[in-house]
Amino acid sequence: MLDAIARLRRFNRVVTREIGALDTSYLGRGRPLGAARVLQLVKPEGTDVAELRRRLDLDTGLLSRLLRALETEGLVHVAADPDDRRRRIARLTPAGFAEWQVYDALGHAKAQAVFENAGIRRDALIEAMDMIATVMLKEDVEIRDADPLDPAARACIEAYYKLLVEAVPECSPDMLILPLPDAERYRSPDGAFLVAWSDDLPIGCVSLRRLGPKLAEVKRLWVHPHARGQGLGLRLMRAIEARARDMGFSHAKLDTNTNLTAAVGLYSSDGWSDTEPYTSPPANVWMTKRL
Amino acid sequence: MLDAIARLRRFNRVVTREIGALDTSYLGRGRPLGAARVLQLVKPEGTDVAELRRRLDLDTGLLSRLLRALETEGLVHVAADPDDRRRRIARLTPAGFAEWQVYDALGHAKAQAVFENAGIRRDALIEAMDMIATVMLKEDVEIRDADPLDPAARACIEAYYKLLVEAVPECSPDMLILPLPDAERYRSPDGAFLVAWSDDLPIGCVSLRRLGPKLAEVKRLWVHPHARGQGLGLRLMRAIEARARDMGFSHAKLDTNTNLTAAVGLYSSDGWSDTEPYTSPPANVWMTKRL
DNA sequence: CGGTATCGCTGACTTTAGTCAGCTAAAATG
DNA sequence: CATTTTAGCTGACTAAAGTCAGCGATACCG
Repeated sequence: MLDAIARLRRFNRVVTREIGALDTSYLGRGRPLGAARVLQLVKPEGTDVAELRRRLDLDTGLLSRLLRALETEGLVHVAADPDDRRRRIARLTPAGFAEWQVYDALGHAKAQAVFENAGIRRDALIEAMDMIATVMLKEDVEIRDADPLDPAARACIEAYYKLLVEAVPECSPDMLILPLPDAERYRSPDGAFLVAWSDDLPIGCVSLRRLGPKLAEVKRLWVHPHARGQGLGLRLMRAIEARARDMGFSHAKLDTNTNLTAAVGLYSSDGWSDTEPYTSPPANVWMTKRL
Repeated sequence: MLDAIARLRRFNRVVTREIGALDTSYLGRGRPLGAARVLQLVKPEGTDVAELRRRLDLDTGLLSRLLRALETEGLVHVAADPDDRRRRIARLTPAGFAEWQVYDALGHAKAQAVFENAGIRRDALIEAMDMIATVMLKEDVEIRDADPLDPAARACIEAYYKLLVEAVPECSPDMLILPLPDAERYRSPDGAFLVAWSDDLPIGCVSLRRLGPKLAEVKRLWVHPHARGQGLGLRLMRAIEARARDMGFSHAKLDTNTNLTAAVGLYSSDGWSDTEPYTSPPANVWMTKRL
């Protein structure tokens, strides 16, 4: 009916209004929106001012003033970063933390109301929101190290195996049980585990482990469905290869399966070439690359 | 990984920022955002001031001033509604229409940029946006009369037949051809066609036609997948039954199919009872109700 | 017809947001 | 060590948004 552009605009209109309502609901605490937003973004363990500025996209003067206002309210305390005394870190006071919790509860209630509106389509709604946020944050994806037993890493691995079981008929659903006895192999100094973050949501991973003195193996490349087709797989591969190089490896191997066409395509277009089998089914493609 | 609430907040954060950027892009036309938003919402054929206020959620004083500013710029002309001279209607002047088109083009370009970010997932993105907007607008769904040949009505009917073909094995895809020779039967005084609107998007329909002097038939109840499970089907049925009553019908009939479980459930829980067959397959359930 | 409600306008005002130049202190650079 | 860069603060300002009481015109209702 409506064309794509009209539908996007409808979305914008509605969400602006809805979020406006959410924003103004933060009023009623006797504090302007700007200050409330800052307060909410200060983490209990402290957040540096530059990050607040970046995330809220505020002028230095404006943020400074907002912080001063919160400080005179006794809600935050701003002090120099001991590592670099030009930088300053904002921390919540106990009173600030209490107020932060109030905002948190308000936001929680608002969110709950949205979900109630969604009724039985709640999960679909959340998926849709994830997708939109992921697309809009496309430029801001960050790849960071993670411990292989970290919850985010576990979530990625779980999603990876789920995908594998779905896409590769030879994989049995038993693989979905995840005690991960080999986590140690993906930790420094013999391995690495990288997670791609879109804001606070993990949307991809890749890992590395030692096969020999100079030989590494890349494993578990996974990209969240919402983030596919946007080059994230390549970015992850580049990152893990660079890491392997830095760790002193000269070559890397990987195994995969022909059913994972996107992955196979990615590898072969990025300098990986076929090599002799070194693992057993369900793997049926083996590749190697000089780093 | 993240819980539902955290994911909704991520969505809010991202969309606020993104939409903020979209808003400020409307600057650079030498006009504050408020005025620009008003200008964009004035339809070429005229929009009454109350509706502008409602849609932008503005104070009467504020909107009045914005309109006056636009008026002194020569972009709009506000005049009394001839039907109720307390109300006022804002209309675009030719210059205003030109400016409106500029904003339209700006928004168009912005939207295009968002779609480009989505890459191959463009359609999924639009669907997701529709869904979110529909859920958020749940309370504001309006049911209005439509002509059965109106594009919105056609789109609903088309979606309805598509659903039918998917859900009912006995339906052949031939049904998707839609010359609708019987449009006349769904027009006053012998019938009616109602469409449910979520903002500008049609998300449901139901229609009525005459079977006898006192007997009507309800046909083509359809609810957009994004709006299901939220009572819209019931609202549509209530509306069409009320309409039938107003038109002087005393009873109504309908036919449906057991595969459409939600529909059958809705009817039987809302006072419809089984009756003898009066149409042929693929219908296999027939119901009636005293109005 | 008179009383009352509704609609939108105006004036006077406050609050919030945003901008910018100039400043200080600390770190980085060479 | 002098110079440059970076981080953030402050003061002075403007623009925009929002609030509220009161007004005039019109419609509605008995």
